[in-house]
Amino acid sequence: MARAFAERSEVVPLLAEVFREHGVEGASLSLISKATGLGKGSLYNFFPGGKEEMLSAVLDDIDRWFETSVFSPLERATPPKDAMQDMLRDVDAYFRSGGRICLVGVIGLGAAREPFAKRIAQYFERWVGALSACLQTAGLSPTVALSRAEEAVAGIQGAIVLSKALGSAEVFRRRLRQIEMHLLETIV
Amino acid sequence: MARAFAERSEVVPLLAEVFREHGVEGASLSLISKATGLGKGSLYNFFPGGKEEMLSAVLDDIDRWFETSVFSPLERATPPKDAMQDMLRDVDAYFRSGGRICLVGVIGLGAAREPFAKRIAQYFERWVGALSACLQTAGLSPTVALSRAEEAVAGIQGAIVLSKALGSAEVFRRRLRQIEMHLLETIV
DNA sequence: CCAGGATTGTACCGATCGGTACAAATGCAA
DNA sequence: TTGCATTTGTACCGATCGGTACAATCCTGG
Repeated sequence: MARAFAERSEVVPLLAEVFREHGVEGASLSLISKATGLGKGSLYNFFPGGKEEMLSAVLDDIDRWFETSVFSPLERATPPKDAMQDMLRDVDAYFRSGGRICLVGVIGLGAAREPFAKRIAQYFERWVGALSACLQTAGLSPTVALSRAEEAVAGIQGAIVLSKALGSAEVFRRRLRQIEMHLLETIV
Repeated sequence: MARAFAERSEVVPLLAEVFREHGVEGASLSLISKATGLGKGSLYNFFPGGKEEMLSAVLDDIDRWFETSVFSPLERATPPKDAMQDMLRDVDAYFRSGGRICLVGVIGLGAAREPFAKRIAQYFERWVGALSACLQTAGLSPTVALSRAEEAVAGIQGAIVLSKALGSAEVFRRRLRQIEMHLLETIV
């Protein structure tokens, strides 16, 4: 069996960046080809399903990262305060203080949502659920915990929109600090 | 002079809906033509600058609506509590409880941002500024007022993202109620 | 070293993109 | 009614879209 010059898995992050920078519709195959250094032949060899399969692979990759780096630690909640602070630190790094957009969020806003609607919903449900579980571990009631978790996740998404629109990383960090305060103010 | 069958101004809201539903890149001229009932000839007669001028006209329309219905009443602030509650009611109606996206926000997230970056920034600066002024009228310090205003506007944008992704208008309304509480809790 | 399958670049496909040209249709002033 | 500028539908433009075909190339098992 022949060996691939580039593993499929090491192409996916490059794809993700193209989708982020040019949008799902705007990421043409020629752009993708240029960004990855792979010809159409290779791309369709790795992803026979074309652009949709590429995007699907990117979403898989994102899911995996959030699962291990964000959701799972939140549920472990050891201790809740540290888990939530770690989450916000990782989120700040991941979204480059607002310089990087949330691909899942923008796909959810767009018209190309339908094939991925279920997974997009699950991503946010998972995030809200994990954070809510962490808050419950910290002693909050299920109702209050859910509300706080929703508030925080929506706040992060809004911080991305606002900081991107204003071109200000400072806005993003300021919002994240606020969210941290709100999350921590009633626990421990 | 000949009269137009449709005034340019009455086409703009239809354009806005096409851009919202299909995205800026996805709104092809054929879709626009179908949605407005106007042929290419008429469209380029109304908007000689093509798609970019259409989008610019849509942004003008949005600006005008927010200026008169949201920003200006907030600055009037009579009284602050009512002004903010009115804003949230109008915002809920305008965004159809999350069923409608914020075109300015999504353009700001996308790659087609550049020609409109300045106006997008101004839109959010104006919103945050007006709300901040209202909060100051209510007695908050400039620093706190600005922080609260940013929090609320980001919260609204995040509520759109989250509710759209989850397909839940209830999430949007719940978030809006929370934002209302936060805005009002320390005044009067 | 060689056979044979995996991988690759490239040419090409029909469709559609945004935009232009222009002649027919239209509506108003005189 | 007639003259004329405006408005409109339609045909067409080159470019690019996502995707396919396929021959050349590469790599590895034997």
